[in-house]
Amino acid sequence: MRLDNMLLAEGVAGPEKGGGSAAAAAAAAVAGGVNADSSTEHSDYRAKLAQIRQIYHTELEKYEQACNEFTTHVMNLLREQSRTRPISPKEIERMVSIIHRKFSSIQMQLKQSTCEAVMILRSRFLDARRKRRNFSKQATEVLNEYFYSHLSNPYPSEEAKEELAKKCGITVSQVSNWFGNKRIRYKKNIGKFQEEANLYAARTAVSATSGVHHGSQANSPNTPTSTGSSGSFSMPNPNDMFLGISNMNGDSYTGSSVTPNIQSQVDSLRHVMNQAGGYGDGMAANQLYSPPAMSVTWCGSHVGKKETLWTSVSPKPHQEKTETWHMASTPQGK
DNA sequence: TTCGATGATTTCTC
DNA sequence: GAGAAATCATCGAA
Repeated sequence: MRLDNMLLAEGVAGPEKGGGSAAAAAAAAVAGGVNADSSTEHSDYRAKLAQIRQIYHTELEKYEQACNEFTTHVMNLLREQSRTRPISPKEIERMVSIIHRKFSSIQMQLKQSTCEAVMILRSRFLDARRKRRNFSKQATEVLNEYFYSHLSNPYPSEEAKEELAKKCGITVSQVSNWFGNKRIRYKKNIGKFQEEANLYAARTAVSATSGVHHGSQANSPNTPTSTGSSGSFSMPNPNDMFLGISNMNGDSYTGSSVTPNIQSQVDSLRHVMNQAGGYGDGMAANQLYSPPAMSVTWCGSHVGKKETLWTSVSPKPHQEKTETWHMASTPQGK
């Protein structure tokens, strides 16, 4: 019964022969995709499903025919036997029911293998992992730009995710996936990402020092704690930039007063300066910018160590970014 | 064909 | 429910 229901739901069994369009529509709904090539894939899926359906019906007909033929044959035999010995109608009925039972069990096997075939087909065509497509270069640029400009807290808010999704032409969950993967992979192999980080850091630093609202700002949605409508790299006040740079010396920085915008700039500039070989004679590269409130150790110093970046203090990191999110050099917790 | 990169899923923790 | 970590499965360059 369950097999019947399943085959019916998949569009294999039922009155609509050679169709399976309902199943394909369901498949489309399951996939939830908006890809341009999804229709091609679904037509492929439909074709395969129709093939399975056709085979199923052909086999079913064959079994029914064989069942009828065999029943007739047995009945004839019994009739012949009735000449030599008395055969009650009950006995004939019993024989027929035995034959039908046998054939129905064969049919059951057919249904089962058809279900399996449909399942395999579904997983082959509908498993998102199998349909993976790399994001466009531009989308990756946008995401990377956001990531590296928010390196101290790469946790975009829902709004930021939506904005990024819109810009990249992907879904919010894809943005979440991307950031999840990026955080893990960055943390695992900072050295490998160094060059990429430098690239984006330099780019954002240049756009920040130019002091105008363009370029990366346009591509960087606000951080959750950003104030105002400006982007991550906007500088409403040129003094902000000065604040950011002067704080690099570690003189007058107060963690609580830094805004996310400045934080982004600091991230970028710190990176560039680090790359340039340090910021003072007595300072190691990784000590470039380590105000107490930030407890930052820069990427290079993490290479090869089991340390946790973006140590979580609060369950909702982006909500209290300036207070609770550090690139801390605490031992790996998990 | 191989292999690193990468998007998606699963499992677990908080 | 969000995120970390592990893993899977595919892509794409060499």
